[in-house]
Amino acid sequence: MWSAQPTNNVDLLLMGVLRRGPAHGYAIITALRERSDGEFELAEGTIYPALHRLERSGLIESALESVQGRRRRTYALTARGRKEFASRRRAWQGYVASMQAVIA
Amino acid sequence: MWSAQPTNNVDLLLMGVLRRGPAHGYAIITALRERSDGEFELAEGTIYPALHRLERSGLIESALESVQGRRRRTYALTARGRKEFASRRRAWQGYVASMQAVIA
DNA sequence: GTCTATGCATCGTTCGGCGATGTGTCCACC
DNA sequence: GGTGGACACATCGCCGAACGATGCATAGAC
Repeated sequence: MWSAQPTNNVDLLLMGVLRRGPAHGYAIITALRERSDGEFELAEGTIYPALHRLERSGLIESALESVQGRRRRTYALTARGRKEFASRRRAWQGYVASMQAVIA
Repeated sequence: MWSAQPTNNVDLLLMGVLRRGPAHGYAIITALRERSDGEFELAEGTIYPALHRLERSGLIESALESVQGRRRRTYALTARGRKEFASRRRAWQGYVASMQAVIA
């Protein structure tokens, strides 16, 4: 049952990228842009806080590494995150279906 | 191009109902519930402000009437609203497609 | 006389998105 | 040696949406 919006599309997108393998923030932004054919252009002020949020809730975990002198924090889905992603994706599909039923 | 969310799903839903004919607030809530097979349960605190918003921006217009001693404000899509609905629905479909591309 | 459905409105909290801004590295080019 | 742009992360602060709570009013049922 929905009240207006499914819980957090941004989280779903981030998990959608990480499900294909670990990635760091900046790379996620790029991946999002590319996979969506240029449609998604998420601001840094959007995704970094979102990543922190997801990590706090245990759906992803991170490791700090250093590549060519540059710091980066690489994120990966946890087991719980993987399950949660599957569940939220199902929810999203349901949401889309309900949406279609109203606006189609 | 998206930044996280399409502009206002709630508006799209409301217009989606009104496109089938004028309706008043309470009836819209009911229609939403029924058309979505019980999935949408929008709070009054969500839809009344949203209707006011839509009216302020000229996408819908309202008339006060009295039915069996009860006041009700009936809303209808304006011509601009109809165009806007079509346009936002297209945008929504695009958004869904991009979403799928990332999470599918 | 109370409860439920119908009907509308608004206030206040909460939370997410995101623009702006700051910090730092590496590399190319002039 | 300076500048500019890609890479990389973090945080602050504003704005606006969602919505629970609340208040008000009528009609009809029990």
